[in-house]
Amino acid sequence: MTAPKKPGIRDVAQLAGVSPATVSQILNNKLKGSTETRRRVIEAVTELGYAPDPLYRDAVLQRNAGGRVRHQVIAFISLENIHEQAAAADGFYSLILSGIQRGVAKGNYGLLLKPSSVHQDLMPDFVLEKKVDGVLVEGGFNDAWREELTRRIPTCFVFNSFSRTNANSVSPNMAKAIHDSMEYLVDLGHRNLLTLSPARSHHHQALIQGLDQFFSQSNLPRCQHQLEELHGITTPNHDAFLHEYARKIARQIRSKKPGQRPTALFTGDIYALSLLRAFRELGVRVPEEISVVGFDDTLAALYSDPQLTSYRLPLTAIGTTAVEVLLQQIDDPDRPPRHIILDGKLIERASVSTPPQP
Amino acid sequence: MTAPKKPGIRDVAQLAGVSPATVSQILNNKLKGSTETRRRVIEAVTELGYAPDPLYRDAVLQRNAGGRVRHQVIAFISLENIHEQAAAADGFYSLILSGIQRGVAKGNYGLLLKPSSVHQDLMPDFVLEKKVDGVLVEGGFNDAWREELTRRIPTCFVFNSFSRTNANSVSPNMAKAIHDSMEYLVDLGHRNLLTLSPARSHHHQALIQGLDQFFSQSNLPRCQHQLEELHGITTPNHDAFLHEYARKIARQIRSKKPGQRPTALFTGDIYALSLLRAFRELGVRVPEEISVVGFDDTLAALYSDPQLTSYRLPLTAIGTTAVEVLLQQIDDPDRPPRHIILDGKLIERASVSTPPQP
DNA sequence: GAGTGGTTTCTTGTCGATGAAGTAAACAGT
DNA sequence: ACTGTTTACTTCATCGACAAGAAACCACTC
Repeated sequence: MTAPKKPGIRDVAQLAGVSPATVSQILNNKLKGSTETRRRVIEAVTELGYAPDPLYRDAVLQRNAGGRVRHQVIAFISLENIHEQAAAADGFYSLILSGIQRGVAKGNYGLLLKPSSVHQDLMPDFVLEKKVDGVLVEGGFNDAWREELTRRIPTCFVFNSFSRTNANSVSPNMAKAIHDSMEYLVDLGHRNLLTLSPARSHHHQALIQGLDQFFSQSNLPRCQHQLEELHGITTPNHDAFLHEYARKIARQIRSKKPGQRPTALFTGDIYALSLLRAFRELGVRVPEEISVVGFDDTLAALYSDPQLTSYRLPLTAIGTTAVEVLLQQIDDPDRPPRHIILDGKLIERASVSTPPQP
Repeated sequence: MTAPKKPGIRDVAQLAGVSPATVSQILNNKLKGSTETRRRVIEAVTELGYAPDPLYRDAVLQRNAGGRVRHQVIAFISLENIHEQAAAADGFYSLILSGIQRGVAKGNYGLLLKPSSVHQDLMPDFVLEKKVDGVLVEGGFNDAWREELTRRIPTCFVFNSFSRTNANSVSPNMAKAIHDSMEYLVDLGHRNLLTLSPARSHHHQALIQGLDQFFSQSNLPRCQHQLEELHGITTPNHDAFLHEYARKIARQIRSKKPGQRPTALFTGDIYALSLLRAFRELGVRVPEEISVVGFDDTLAALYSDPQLTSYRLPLTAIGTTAVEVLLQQIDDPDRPPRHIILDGKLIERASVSTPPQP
C-alpha cells in the first residue's frame, strides 16, 4: 500500500508555512488573516483534501467552550419499553413518536432512541457521554432521578407531568378528556355508565382521578358509575385473547337487568372496538341499546360499524411541542421550565346516542 | 468558586505517583501492573472520582484502532420523508420502525433517526462524522450513491432490494404477495378482478410487475383484470377525501352491468376499508356481491364489518432482520452481503367469498 | 560473580483540533 | 519620539490512548 494517510492539520500548516493554530482559526473564521496567508491556507487545504476530524473537534470544543457543543441530536427515553409497545403500531407511542419526528425534522435535529439502557445503569450512557443535546423522557422513575437528569442536561418530560420536578413537560389534559367524555354522555341522558380500563395502562391512575373528580363535582345524585379493571392484558395486539375477553364482558353486560344495565361505555379504542364486534355478534345494537365512547381515536375507529365516537388525545401535538420546548431550552439553558398541557377533543361519530327508553 | 474542575488522567497520575500512561493502561487492562501500583491508581481514581472523557476516548480510538470504534448506534435513513408518512401511524413505517426498534433493543444498540439531512448533502453527516456504526436505508437515490455509502460504512437496505448494488438488503416477497392474493381469488372462481393502487405508493411498481407476471404465467384465458391508479392521494389520513373517493369508486363499480362488474377487489387496507364503508352505505353487500382483499393487514382490518381479509407483509420482521444483518456486518465487515427476501401471508377473514352466481 | 536473554513495569513522546495567552509588528494619535 | 491600539500570527496547554523505548527485574549459565 502507498499508505494514503489522512492529512492532519499539521500537514496543512506545514504546506502553507504557518502554524497549526492559524489554520484552525482561519477555517473557523476566528481570524480574518491577511489575504495572502488566507489564500495559502485554503490552497493547502484543498490540495491535501483536508477535513478536520469531527470527533476530536467535538471533544476539544466540549472542554473549551464549556460543554456547549451541538450534536444536533436529542434522545427519546421511554421507561415503558417503547419497542414492545410500538408493536401496537396503531397506538400511542407511534403517534407521540411521529410528532417527535416531525419536531426534530423541523429543527434539523436527529433523534436517538435507545430503549433498554436506562434500566441497567440509572443514568443512560448517551447522557453521561454527552452525545446528545437534550432528552425527551416518557415516564420517569423517581424524583431524585428526574432531578439528577434535569441538572445534567436539558430535559422535557413527555406525556407525564411531574409537578414536583422543576423541568419542562408537555402532557395531555387528562382531566378534561375524562370530564368531556363523561359530560357528553351524561348530557345525552345517560345515568348508568361503565368505564373499562386495563389496570396496567398508562392512563389508569389519571383515569381514576379524573372520574372521581367529575362525579364528585357534578351534582348527579341518580347517576351510577362503575369502573372495571381489565386484567391480564399485556399485549394489546393479541387479538384472540382480546376478542374472548370482549365477548365475556359483553355477555356480562347483557345479562344484567335492564334497570341495572349500563347504557354507555367508556374505554380505550381497541377495547371499545373489540366490544363493538362482540355486541354485533351477540345481537346487541349499538348505539340503540348501548352507547360506546372510545379513548385514543385510533385509525380503526373510522372503519368500524358503527364508526366509533372517540376522544382524541393530542398525541402528535404533544410530541412536536415537546421537541420545540426542548430545543428552546437547549438554545437558552437559563430559560425557566414550562409545563404545557394540551387539550384533546371528542370526535363524534356514530356509536353514541341517547339512552334507550325503558 | 472552589472551581470543582473535572479531574483528568493527569491528576490521577500525579496523585498515584505514576505517569498518565500507566493509569490509562491499567484502566484498560493493557497492563497487569504490580499489586502496589495498581492499588494506588485505583485508589486515586476512586478518590478523585475520575472518569475518562468519552469524547476524547472515542476520538483517540478512532484514530489508533483504525476507525473501529463502537458507538453502539445505528442510523435509519428513509428517503421518503419518514416523519410525514409516519403520521399514518397505522402504516408501513411504524411497523418497519417497530421491528427495527426491537432489533436494536436486542442488540443493545441505539437508533438514530435523522430525516432530512440526506437530501441536502449527498451523504448524511452522521456518516461523514463517523458517529454511527452502521446504516439502515429505506429507498435509495441512485446506484452511485448506494455504492459510495456501502463503501464507507456497513449498510443494509430495507424493504427495497437493489440487485445491482453489492450490499445487504432485506425486502418482502412482493411477487409472492401479489401472486398469492390473486391466486386465492382466482381459485375461488373470480374471473373479473380489479386492483386499485395509488400511483405514488411504494408498492406501485412492484405491484404492476407482480400482476403482469401472474396473469401472463397463469393460464386463465377468460380472466379479466384491470388496474386502476388512484390519483391525488398524498396523505392517507385525510379521511374526508378518502371517503369521497371511495364512494365515487363504489358507485362506478355498481353502475357497471353485472357481466362487466368486477367480483373481487384488491387494494391497500385503508382504501379497502374505505370501500367497505362506501359499499355499506350504498347497500352493496360484502362479500356476497363483491369480495375485497386488502394489502398491509392493518389493525383496523380486525374491527371492520365484515372483517377484512388482507395480505400481511412481514414488515416488523423486515425491520428486525435488517438490524440483525447489519449488526453481523458490523461485527465482521468482510462478510459477504446478503439479500434476504421474506414472505408474507394472506390472513383470511370475512370479506371474501366465491363470486355471486349470475 | 558477571554476563546473557527474556520478561515485566513504567515513562516519554506523539497524535488531533482548538482556545487562551503571548509576541511581534504595523499603525494612529499626540 | 512616545504611547496606546489593532492586527497577524505563534506558543502553550489540554484531553485520552498507544507505540516505542527505558529501566528494572528475574532466571540461568559459565
